[in-house]
Amino acid sequence: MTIGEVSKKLNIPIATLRFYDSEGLLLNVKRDEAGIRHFDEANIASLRLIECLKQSGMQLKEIKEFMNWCAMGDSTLNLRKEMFIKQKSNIEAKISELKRALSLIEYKCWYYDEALRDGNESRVKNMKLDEIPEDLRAKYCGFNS
Amino acid sequence: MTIGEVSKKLNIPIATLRFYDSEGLLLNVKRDEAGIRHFDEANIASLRLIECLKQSGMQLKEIKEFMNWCAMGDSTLNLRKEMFIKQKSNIEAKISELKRALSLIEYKCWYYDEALRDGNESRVKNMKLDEIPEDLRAKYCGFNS
DNA sequence: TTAATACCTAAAGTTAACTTTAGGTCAAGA
DNA sequence: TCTTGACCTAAAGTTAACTTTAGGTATTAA
Repeated sequence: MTIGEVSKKLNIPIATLRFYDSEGLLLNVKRDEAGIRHFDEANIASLRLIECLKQSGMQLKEIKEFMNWCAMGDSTLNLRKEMFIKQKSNIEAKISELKRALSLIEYKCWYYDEALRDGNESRVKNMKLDEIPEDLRAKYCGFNS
Repeated sequence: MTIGEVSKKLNIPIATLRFYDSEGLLLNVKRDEAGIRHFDEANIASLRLIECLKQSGMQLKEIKEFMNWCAMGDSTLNLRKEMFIKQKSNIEAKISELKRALSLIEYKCWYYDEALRDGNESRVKNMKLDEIPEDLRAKYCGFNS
């Protein structure tokens, strides 16, 4: 596949694909006599993995390091395993942070529902903690509005 | 509270607090005759909210816009509500992306467990889809290693 | 009295991950 | 033949969210 085809298939800008290649994230991208890149299935699989790891919050330099470890063979199996174990707990931590944030935002949604029902903020703004519905109380962060 | 006290209490660098103030994220931070900032409880609550919104992926300029809406009173209630509704679905989307990534990473952890047990990658690398344990199969992305 | 501390500003520097620009090759269609 | 479109490189530019630096004031401890 040419770079344009890969770009369309994976929905990644051409310039980004070239950038990843130049940064060493893609190993073994073949070139023809004219210097034009030809991506194979392994390259596509790498790109899918890169997208996923980036998604999960890994930096490109770590992903590159991982790709190099892959190229080095069995001697780096442990390093790779440790990387994924660490990344697993990174993601788990992120998910729980997001859940905490979500909970605050759900409180805010309720707050503005009430305010709009009243036509103004004053009642809900001055509400005491024990007037807030029980399931939202924990989500309150001290900031009114 | 002085800037140093707030920095310690919330674990935010002093320079970052000044930066937020200068960017207009903190409304009504009082100054004494010497020009020194004095943060009150409302400022602290703003900072907690800012941390949480940032966490959830909002940009500082959006947070600033929200703070300005708050200062404008009841006429902006709807804008604020819409912002939170949108942000709620942003977070939900992020959480499911992360769960998808987590699932791939769990497959990788299993993959390297197997490889390390064998001492090399070859068996697990050449495994066919139906040889992968059922609960991990969906997590496979096509990239070996 | 001097030296350390905590505060201040304005402005320049940093980092990651792209994105854009400028200039060039090469093959195919009108 | 000419121009359009897909590819190439090297290098400069962009954006967000800080962080660092340089230079200055004001209070307090020795």
